Amino acid sequence: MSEITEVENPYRQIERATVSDAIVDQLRGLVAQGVLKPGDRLPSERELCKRFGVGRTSVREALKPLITMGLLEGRMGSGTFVAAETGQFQKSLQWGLLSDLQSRDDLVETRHMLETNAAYWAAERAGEENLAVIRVTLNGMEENLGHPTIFQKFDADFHFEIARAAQNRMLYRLINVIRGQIQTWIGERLALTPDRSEILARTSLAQHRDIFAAIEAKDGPAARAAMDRHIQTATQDLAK
Amino acid sequence: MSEITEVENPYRQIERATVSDAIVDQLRGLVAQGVLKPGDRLPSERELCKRFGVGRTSVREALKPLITMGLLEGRMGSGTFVAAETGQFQKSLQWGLLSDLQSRDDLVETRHMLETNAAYWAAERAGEENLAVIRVTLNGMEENLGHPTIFQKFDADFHFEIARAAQNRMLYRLINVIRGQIQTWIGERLALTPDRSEILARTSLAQHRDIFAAIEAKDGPAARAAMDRHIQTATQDLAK
DNA sequence: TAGGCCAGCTGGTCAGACCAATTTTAGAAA
DNA sequence: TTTCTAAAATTGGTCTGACCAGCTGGCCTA
Repeated sequence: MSEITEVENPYRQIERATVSDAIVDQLRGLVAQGVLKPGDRLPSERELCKRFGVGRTSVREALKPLITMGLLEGRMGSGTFVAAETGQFQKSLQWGLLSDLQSRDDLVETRHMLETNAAYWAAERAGEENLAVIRVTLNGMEENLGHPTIFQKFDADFHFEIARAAQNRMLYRLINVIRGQIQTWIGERLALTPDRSEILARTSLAQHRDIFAAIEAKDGPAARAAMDRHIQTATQDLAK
Repeated sequence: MSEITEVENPYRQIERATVSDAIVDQLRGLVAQGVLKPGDRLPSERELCKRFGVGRTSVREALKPLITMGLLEGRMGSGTFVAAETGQFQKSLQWGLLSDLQSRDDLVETRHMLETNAAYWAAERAGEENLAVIRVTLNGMEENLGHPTIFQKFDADFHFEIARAAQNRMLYRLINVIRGQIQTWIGERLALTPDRSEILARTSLAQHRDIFAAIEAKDGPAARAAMDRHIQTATQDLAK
């Protein structure tokens, strides 16, 4: 039966049949290579038609998916632009992970996994510059214990910076998208119980300090444990 | 400064400015609700034009992103179909996670995180039917120690079934897409060192048995540890 | 009955026109 | 000269109608 191993499919995938897909690949490549940078304006559709030597339909059908995916951004009357880097993956990940989300538990659980691991790796790899930025977010939280909206902003930044310090782009993107979703819930929650917010903020700040201390000490397991406690607390507050 | 908290944006997001986006939402909803099931054929583009009361351009610009995203599948001359469920998220996740992947380490590391957690949760939640399916994949591996391609198939299924048993759809999808990528590397690897494959397979099988034993015993930490060892071994084999 | 051929579907592409938002420009007013 | 405004040019969004290229199914021959 070892013939089966020989059946290494000799049939190569049919190459790009459609014009628009070819354009998609080309544009995607230009953005990936950095020829087109975030904020850059693409040539107008009519111009692209001439350059690619195709009809406007094909150009537009290539741009459309890239826009939907969040890689580009179309502004009527003004042009098509390369989206900011953070937004480039956000949308496609939202599509894949959140579009038909049925269970909040899945999301909370996944978040727990992502953030505890991020804390662990951040402790292992954070450089001085990472620590400095995280410190800033801690100060920001401390100075805004009474201002839920601002506090929450620094809170979010704290977690983002830890994710960045973990030096894993994939992990960073995943945390980005999932936290974006959770953020909206937090917003609703805060609006409901504004009186308790300062108490929650104090607890939260203390836990953030624990996490940071562990990261600063380059103690991965401790950082993971501290983040674990924090997420559990936060989840419970959110659920109540 | 507490006014800032009052600045709860009173501006609602502008409703769908573009026609095609509205159609995208509608079609996405129909698929999500199950009105359109995988494999179903959509009405022809001309027909959709009449039903939505819009031009064909708009219909096509709505279908295009959904096709690129993997939710639909266009077959020239035959029609547009709803894609198989597993493929629906695969593509959009690939876009978001793998499209500009620069470092294999990121992927290997993320995989490690996902699979160890999947093993843990599988141990906590796997039902009898989950265990039965996993058992089948173990037998499949045992019977095909000398047939790398088939062995690898059962190997992959083993991990997929554990991911399924973890009962977290988000985790399942992530493992799906990342493993899909890694699978290609494994394929290249096997082609290079066919002689050692049976030795590797025996080691692999033993480790899989450990993992399964822990899951069967509903011992989460043990399952995580066993998966940890397995992934580390597999990663090293792959790296050499 | 078996095989092949053709008409009529389908999606893919093109061209040209018009709309609506935006930017640019040119002219009028200060 | 400067400033403000209104028209013109530019850009993405939509519509129409036409044609091409695959696919399907049924009819028709051998």
